[in-house]
Amino acid sequence: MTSKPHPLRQLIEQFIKLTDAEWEMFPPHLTEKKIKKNEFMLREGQVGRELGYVIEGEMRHFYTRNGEEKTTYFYFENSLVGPYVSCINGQPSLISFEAVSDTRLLVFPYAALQSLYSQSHSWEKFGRLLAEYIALGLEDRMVGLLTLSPEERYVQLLESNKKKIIERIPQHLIANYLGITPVSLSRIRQRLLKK
Amino acid sequence: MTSKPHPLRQLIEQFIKLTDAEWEMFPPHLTEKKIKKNEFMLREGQVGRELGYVIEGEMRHFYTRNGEEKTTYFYFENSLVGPYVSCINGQPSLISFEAVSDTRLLVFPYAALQSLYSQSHSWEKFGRLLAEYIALGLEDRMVGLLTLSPEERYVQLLESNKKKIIERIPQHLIANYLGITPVSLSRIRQRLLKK
DNA sequence: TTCCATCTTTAACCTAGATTAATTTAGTAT
DNA sequence: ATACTAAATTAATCTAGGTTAAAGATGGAA
Repeated sequence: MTSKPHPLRQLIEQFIKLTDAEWEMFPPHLTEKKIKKNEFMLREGQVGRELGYVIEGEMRHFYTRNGEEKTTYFYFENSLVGPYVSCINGQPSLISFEAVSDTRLLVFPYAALQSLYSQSHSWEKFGRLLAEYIALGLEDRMVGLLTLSPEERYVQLLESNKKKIIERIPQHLIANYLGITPVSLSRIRQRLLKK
Repeated sequence: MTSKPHPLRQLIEQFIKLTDAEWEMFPPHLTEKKIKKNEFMLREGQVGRELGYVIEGEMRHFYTRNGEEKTTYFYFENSLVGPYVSCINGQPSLISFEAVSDTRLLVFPYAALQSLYSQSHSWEKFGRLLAEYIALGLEDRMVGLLTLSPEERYVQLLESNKKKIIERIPQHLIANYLGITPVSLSRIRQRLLKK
């Protein structure tokens, strides 16, 4: 009777199968960390050194532009979160990572991941597939911004498999995510009700 | 006296150094292909099988949304072009790839690249770095769409290192790229002149 | 319960960009 | 040159979303 695999391992194995030996390279680098509501994993301007796996909670990341926050992503349990871009390019992050509610993470240094990449072709392949996955997601998001009106983006969000966002994120942050103001989103909802 | 390295090898080696043996795995898969102005490398709905390297010319890619084209990228000499997303996920491409003017390419099957990935850790690493590079570019573009007004996006384009787009791409396609109509771009230019 | 802060809605007004259509300019082919 | 097509500008009108401000709703904390 084998014990249940680590949930993070399960997540990684959605990309690539690992031998036990390969997996075992990873856990020594993991540390549990709690972030309270409205606290930050990383603030804009800091260089990203570590990434995290969400055990439970909600997080978001946002840009600041002349004082205004622009949320571009939400994270829920069982997903990877963190200043991926800053880790890759070594530049100060343009993005802040904040807990929307109390959140528990497993964090690991990006350097540890890089070391796995170089030690093992399998891990390197995981790195490629992860980057490709992220690119597909970004592409999708970009196309939405370019080809849909705010109202259409909201409708698409309602109809998508991203129900968690609708259910668990406050409306003004959803508005932010859609690239509009809370006032505007409220009006859009009003308009849609009348149909 | 060594001969000058292949320009495509130079491009790849901006990501990762290859031994001669590793590089030599690649050229057998390369074929030169000419695409005339307004002809397609791939049309929406087809599954992507091959990628290309632009020797000379200009290309663009665009989405179609209720009959309207939305250009999201331009390609010039010495860059990689093609239905990367479709190659990765095996789904019919949502994107069409068209030559803006007569273009010469070196094309190669995506399967050949995948085979290199699995044969060599170095090539796999190249795959990761390429995907990461693409993700960084998409992130950048997405942030621009989310945080800047059309006018600000145009100004940013003027001031960016993407001069080639301004110099070599017709204005109505630039408008498309900025997510606005040609009429609107013309007005924006007018407005900017008066400052 | 009451109080306070946050979130959401509503209303009035403003503006950048969309739309439609007409005009001018530039490019290309014959 | 001429004629034809595509590209760019200009003008008039319309509208979705922004802005500002005020009023309701919601939810905790004491």
